[in-house]
Amino acid sequence: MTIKSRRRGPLLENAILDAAWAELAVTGYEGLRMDAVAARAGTSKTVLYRRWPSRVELVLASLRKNSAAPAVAPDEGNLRDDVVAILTWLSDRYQSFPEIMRGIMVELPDVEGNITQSSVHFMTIAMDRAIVRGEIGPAMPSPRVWRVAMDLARYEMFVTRKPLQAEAIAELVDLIFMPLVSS
Amino acid sequence: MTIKSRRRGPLLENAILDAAWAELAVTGYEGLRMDAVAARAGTSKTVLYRRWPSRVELVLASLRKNSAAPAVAPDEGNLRDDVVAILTWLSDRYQSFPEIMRGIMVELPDVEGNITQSSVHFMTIAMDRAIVRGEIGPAMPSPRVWRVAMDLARYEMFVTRKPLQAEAIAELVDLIFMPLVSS
DNA sequence: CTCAATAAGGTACTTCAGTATCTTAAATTT
DNA sequence: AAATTTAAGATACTGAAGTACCTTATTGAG
Repeated sequence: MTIKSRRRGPLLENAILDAAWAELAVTGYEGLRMDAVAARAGTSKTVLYRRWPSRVELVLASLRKNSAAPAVAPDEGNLRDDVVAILTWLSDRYQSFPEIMRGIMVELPDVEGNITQSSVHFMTIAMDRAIVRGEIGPAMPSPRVWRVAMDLARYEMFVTRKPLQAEAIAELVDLIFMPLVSS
Repeated sequence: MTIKSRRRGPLLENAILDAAWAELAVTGYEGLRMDAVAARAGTSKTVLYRRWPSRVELVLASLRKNSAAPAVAPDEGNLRDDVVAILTWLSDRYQSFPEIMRGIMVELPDVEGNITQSSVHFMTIAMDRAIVRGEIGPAMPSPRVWRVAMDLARYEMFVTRKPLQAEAIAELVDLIFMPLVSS
């Protein structure tokens, strides 16, 4: 009783991405097996590798499909709380898929282009707003300065393999980020 | 003409660590094959795994044997230059074995215990000296603050997969570290 | 010196990412 | 509607980490 129908194109692609997502929920990133994804999607590994060159790329595609970044930057009315909100979002996102994010950071050549985009975008918006409000001086500080909280947050999550606690976020913002941008 | 002699204990162990070091020089971390190390050491994989539970542990042991941290903390006479020296050392060390350090960061559960020790040690010495000199206030700042330059340096090397340029080090120190500890 | 305990060396195995190759269904072209 | 092109699906393979298990050289205790 072989079913002879063959899905193609986006239909098949979506089925695979959903299968990967379901597998991720069960096994996490480390435990994800390409064979298992193929089996769940009712296809074979060959088909996966025709679309994505590696496991991490497939996982990333699945993540993109299933967990989009929020459309708008947080707007709490002041820079400090905007940055807390950005880091909290970052950490929550990481909380949901800590292994996935770690795997992507590790295996993808271009972390900057694949992982940091949204938070960089949100940070620049928050900084612009703060400048307009007059909260900080009129000149945009060096990227190293305005990225500092994000980068430290990501480093800490990477090393500890855990999401950030609220106190950690508060310390990053109040002991490091705010003093630097306010000076 | 089989040689029947069997090395044991430290003699064998050193031979393996040296073989691993030689392989690393040829292949880098990613390319290092356990079989190749075993072959070069004139033994077999089983013996390696009896001593080290994984490739990364063997590599780390080899790194420890072959590339010790400097015995004394840099002492440039002022905090700024001490921190530049520490970061420069960190980056040079990374320059020699970028892949190795990355592999260790990725695969070892305890980065803090295995990678950051020396630089943490040097940083606390530099901070203590600065306090004694009166360069900064008498209270030791939060670890998050005095670790900031090191952590950012390591994050940047991890993401870019390259050692830090001198300007990057200067920026980390002059735009971030010094303003925070001097305030 | 003999014998038991330890650990070295060898071989074969398992697992999984990624590749190669072939067959055939489905879409496309004429 | 037949021919051609595209890509899905199946199966088998390669390469490497790590494991299992067995044989035997070396150590060292009596």
